[in-house]
Amino acid sequence: MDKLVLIDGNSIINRAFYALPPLTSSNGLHTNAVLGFTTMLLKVLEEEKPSHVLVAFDAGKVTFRHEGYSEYKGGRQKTPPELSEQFPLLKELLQAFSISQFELAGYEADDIIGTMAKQAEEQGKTAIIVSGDKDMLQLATERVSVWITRKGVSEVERFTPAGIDEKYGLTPAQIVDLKGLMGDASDNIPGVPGVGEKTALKLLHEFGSVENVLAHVEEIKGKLRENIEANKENATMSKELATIYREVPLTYSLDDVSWKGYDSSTLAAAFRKLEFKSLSERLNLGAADEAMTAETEETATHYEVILVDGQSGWEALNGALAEAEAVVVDSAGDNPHQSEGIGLALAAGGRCYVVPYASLFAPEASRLKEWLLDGGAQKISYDLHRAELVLARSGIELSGQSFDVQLAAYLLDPTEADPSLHGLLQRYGLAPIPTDEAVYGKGAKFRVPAAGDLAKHLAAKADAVRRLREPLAEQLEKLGMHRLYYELEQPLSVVLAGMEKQGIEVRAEALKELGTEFQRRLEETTESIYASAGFEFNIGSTKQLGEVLFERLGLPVVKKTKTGYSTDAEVLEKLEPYHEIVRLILHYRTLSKLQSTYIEGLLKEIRPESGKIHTFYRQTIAATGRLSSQYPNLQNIPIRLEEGRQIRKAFVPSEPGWTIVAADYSQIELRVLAHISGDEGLKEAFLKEMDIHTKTAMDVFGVAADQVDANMRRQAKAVNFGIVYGISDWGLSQNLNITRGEAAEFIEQYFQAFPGVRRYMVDIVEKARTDGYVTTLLERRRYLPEIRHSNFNLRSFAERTAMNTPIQGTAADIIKLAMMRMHEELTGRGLRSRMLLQVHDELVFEVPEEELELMKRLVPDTMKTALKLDVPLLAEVSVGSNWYEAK
DNA sequence: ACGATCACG
DNA sequence: ACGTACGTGATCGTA
Repeated sequence: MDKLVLIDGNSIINRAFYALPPLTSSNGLHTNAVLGFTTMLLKVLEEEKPSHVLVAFDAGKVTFRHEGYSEYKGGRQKTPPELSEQFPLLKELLQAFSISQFELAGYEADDIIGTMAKQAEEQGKTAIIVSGDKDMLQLATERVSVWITRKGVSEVERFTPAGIDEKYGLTPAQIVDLKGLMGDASDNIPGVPGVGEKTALKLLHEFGSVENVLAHVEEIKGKLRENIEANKENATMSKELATIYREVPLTYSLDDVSWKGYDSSTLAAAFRKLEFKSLSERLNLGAADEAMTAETEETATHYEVILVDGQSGWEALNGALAEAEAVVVDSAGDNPHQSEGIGLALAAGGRCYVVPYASLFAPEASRLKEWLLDGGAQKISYDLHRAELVLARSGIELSGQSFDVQLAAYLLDPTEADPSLHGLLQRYGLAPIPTDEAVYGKGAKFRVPAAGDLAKHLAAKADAVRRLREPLAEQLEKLGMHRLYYELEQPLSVVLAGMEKQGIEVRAEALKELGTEFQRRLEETTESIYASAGFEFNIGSTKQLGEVLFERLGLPVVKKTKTGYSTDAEVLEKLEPYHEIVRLILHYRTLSKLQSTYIEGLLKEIRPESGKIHTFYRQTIAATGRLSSQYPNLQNIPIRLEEGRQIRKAFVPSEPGWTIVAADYSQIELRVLAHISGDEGLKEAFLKEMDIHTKTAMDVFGVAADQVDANMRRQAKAVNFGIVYGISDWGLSQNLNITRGEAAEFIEQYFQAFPGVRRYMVDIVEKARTDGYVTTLLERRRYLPEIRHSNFNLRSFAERTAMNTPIQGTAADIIKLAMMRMHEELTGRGLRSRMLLQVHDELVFEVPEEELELMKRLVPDTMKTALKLDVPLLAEVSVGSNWYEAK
């Protein structure tokens, strides 16, 4: 759906000029109005994500309005030079935003906007008009809303026809009548003397229009009547002046104002010129700015593509290995444990050498393989982790991983929408390369192109990595993330690849047996459901299920989704008392989830040759710094319910006589919270190793330890969860099935008991608002642009994220440190034990008999001491012949 | 391709 | 008044 944003340029820049304190750049230019304008512009762009944007300006001095009324706008002071000098700056900046700007001799901005809005309306599009002038309200319709600035430009009031009715009791068309009666001092529209907004509204509520007021003037009493009678013509003329002309002969159309976003480097340059540092940071343009500076000095990128397909090619490549600047490996498919290699490219000394994957197995490739294996030869790439796995499956080892532009870019902004090389180049203002999709196609259309085209693309990618390395490395340095990258994330990626290559043995037989049982009960339950309903239907279809429950069986509708009835577990639990079928459906859901995701799903992932499952940990996905796991996800294997937990019995050691050792952090997030908030009560609770939920219950309910019953502890536990998630009374009330007021009461009690936590929550949100980002203990960073958003929902979400991310992210930092330490311990001590899995607060190992006693101490000790906090960390270890038993 | 649902921390 | 708990991935049905 197309959405236009139409901005009244003169109005907004004027507002901004008078609202903001004077501000000059180092060369003496005034910039406050441009800054205010830009703030407003970004607000509307971020909030509305328009497809079309236009800024309209008044043109010159004389408009058609002056023809009839020479005093029009006569009362206005001359534009001060401090403002006029900002118009060219603004226009230049709008160009940098790639936003269209129009003006037309003889017309004002609002006429252009009125005309455009009308066109938009006729074409079924929606529009938002932004102005400081309430006259604009006359343009509001169902499709056209109007934003009017309040308090300068920092806030806006959004008007729809309904909103105008609510506030003024008028239709949009009556706005001109309002102006006709009350006038507008700033435009020197006289109106009727003595009639302000209140009187004008009263008159219009009674008579409806200027004309009708004049026609019924004898019904009005006293001084007011005299004033109106004496100013009949003024009123009529004022109404005309206030009427926006909507038939401006525009020579451009809506298509001419379409907007596809701005180019980061262009905008970065414009901001730099204006010295808008905070805006640049807010949009995270710092890197683009730097990169661009570097790029212009370095001039354009030139390299020669060499497709290695013969003796001379290999010789050239071998000779260039010593000066390699980047190497990339492409493969087909998302799962690196299955995808086929496509080719390898090496950027070195102004050349890019491209080796089709099959050629890696030619005898001539031996020197290249030695180089790949050489830990002393630094590898700079994009997604080294994936490359290592792909190569490993072909028997080619990779060492010397030194810099990964994907991983670096993730640390610089973990929420970046497009982490592809193409996207990174764009973000850092470097010369673009084609997307993988453009070269390979996607989905069923995936094709490896002919050698020449493939070489070109791989070469471009290697060169792109070469160009990205320095700006990214510099930015890591600048943001204080040097150690996080080089000492933790980069080496961790190699450890992860090792764990994935190792894999974990999963007994297919055990899964199949369990699956047979699930299948039997699934069929049984299906029959019962059909019998209970009286007919058959697809239970897995939420659409059909909704119809059955809420239409045919007449159960009450608890909640709706945007596509129909909600039938999730929360809803079904509420419906259980009404009909026996509900319980059966819940049971069916549980079983079918287990069967399809965990029995059939996992069976498909067991490699027949080894009997193992090799997951793929993704290090650049989660915004908080956590890992994620794919193909399959081994971080969500059932545990909470006994029937699902059985699945874990299939996860076994891969060597006879070995044992599974699992260790998990106890309450790591609340311990992190105790540390970063510094709350004395919380710290003391952990120093004394109290049961934290019981302790919370004691403080929230104001009772002694022995008076805390199971229900109080359960509620306190939910409060603790809420605190970690970024508390809201609504969220807590949902979780505990209590009223919002009761939840608010719990939260208040909690904060009184743990005032340091309240201080943390307030401070971190404030800090996020000031800085635009939050950080973890290890300086991992997450930007929260929406924390300044005017939309309540988006802003609230950002605030909760500001509270949660330092907690969850620091916990992620800690277990990553522990993993590095464990890896060092295992290799350093020459142990045979292997680290296999990470599940956010848990590490799973397989351990030979003779190392069992050592590992039972070493793993929890290493985890506990991974990072020193003001409270102790606790890790609990357990042992078993499979993952189920190690609990 | 996307929403709904549900598995985990 | 606003209406969501934080972070993920896999599967299924439907558009």
